[in-house]
Amino acid sequence: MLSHAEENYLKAIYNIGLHTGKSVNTNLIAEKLSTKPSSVSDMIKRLSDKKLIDYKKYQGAILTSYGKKVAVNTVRSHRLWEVFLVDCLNYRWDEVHELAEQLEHIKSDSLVDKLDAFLKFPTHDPHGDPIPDKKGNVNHHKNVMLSSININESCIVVGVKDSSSAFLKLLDRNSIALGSTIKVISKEPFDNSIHVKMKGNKQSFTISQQVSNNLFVKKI
Amino acid sequence: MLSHAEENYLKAIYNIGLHTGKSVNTNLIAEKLSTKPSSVSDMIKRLSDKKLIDYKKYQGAILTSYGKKVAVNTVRSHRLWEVFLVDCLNYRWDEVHELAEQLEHIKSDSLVDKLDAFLKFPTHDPHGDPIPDKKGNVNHHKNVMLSSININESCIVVGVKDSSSAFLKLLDRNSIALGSTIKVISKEPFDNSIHVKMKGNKQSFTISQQVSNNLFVKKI
DNA sequence: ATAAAAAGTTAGACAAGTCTAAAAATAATT
DNA sequence: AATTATTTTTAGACTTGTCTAACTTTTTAT
Ligand SMILES: [Mn+2]
Ligand SMILES: [Mn+2]
Ligand SMILES: [Mn+2]
Ligand SMILES: [Mn+2]
Repeated sequence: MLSHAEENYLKAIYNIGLHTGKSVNTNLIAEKLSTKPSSVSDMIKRLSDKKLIDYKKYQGAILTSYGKKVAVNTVRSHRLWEVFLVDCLNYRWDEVHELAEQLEHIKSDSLVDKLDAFLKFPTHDPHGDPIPDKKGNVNHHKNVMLSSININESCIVVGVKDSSSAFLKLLDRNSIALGSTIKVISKEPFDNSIHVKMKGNKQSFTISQQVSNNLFVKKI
Repeated sequence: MLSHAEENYLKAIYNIGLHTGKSVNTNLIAEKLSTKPSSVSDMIKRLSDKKLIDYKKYQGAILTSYGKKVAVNTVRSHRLWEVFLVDCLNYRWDEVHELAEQLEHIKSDSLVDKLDAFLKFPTHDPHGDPIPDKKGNVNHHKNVMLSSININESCIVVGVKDSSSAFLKLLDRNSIALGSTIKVISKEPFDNSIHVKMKGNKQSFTISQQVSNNLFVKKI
């Protein structure tokens, strides 16, 4: 039975290594978990002893298939709880992350699957992130960001890269939600900001590069 | 912010001291928490330092009003989660205790109240135990046990004293549930077992003293 | 009242997880 | 290739919570 801390480390390694595929830096893990590199070194040794990661000194960490399984299950649990919190308990999408961070660690053979069934097997969490199925299969994002959409093209918002409360509240203020249709009107070369218009809305407005780089979209 | 362990100790002290009102023994706490008396001594000192209990060496522990508040909140959380697990996730009443034991410790200002509202403000958990309200008020059991019911009298099952899986499964096998109406047919002086008949059931059967001492009932 | 039993506490050890400060290895520059 | 700079690891300390073994206090029985 793994501890909260161990699961958090595995999840961090999973999330960092997801798109690179390479071994994961000590410093990156420390940053992601708001801890110190020395703590990460300690933990990495323990995880390696438990065959959850492959690790050679100074060479970073890679999840074993066992470690990956644990990480994906934790992600599944996290995202299902987020759905529960938003859909059932009426939390907003910017409030659920910290709570799910705790709930994901509840230990049970059956809880997550029962929750999944209760929620009618949702495919995505409130931030548009895909929910792994019981077997651990995940349909990852296609990684098309709003910043890559050409002028005069339209797209639908399908996810957020950054799930921080600050970012989500900014989206709320601009009425940008999952499913929103956005048309790119123009681009500003100086700061890479873009001018956009929401479907069903006369007024257009400006979005910074930091924002457009954190919105997953699907071309129409 | 209190730890899981601290909350568990406070809950144990609360539950033990509930009906006696007196200060609570070290050994009793240790037994309740499946730990050693020396560990309890250690923890009791910490809880006393934090003004959660009043404690003098060798004299046992009593909750302060602050400690009681924490304990009642934890009990509230525990019982609401049990309702959720049974009503929403379709767990049986003998499966939920260990899970609620974990869920009760999730830290949030709003979670328990939101859960309460989602569940439509239930008054009792799946074992018939009263759920404290937001302010900490509890309607305790009247403490009438099946063993105290006279011959030829009938009563309704309103709660179980022992929530162990073994006991609850025994009740299931005998079709005894919350709300069941039981008539006492006869009593056996030798072992204090009683002969009972369920309403709507021709056949009568025998119940041991251990069982009748663990069923809260309401006289009809 | 004294001795024995029970209950409760302390001392010392351990594991998990974290930290700071110092040392070692690797990577980047000149 | 040698020197910095960066990254990573170790050493040692600390906290929480637990344990065993030994000791002290309180209670019970003689
Ligand atoms: Mn977490
Ligand atoms: Mn999410
Ligand atoms: Mn608990
Ligand atoms: Mn219960």
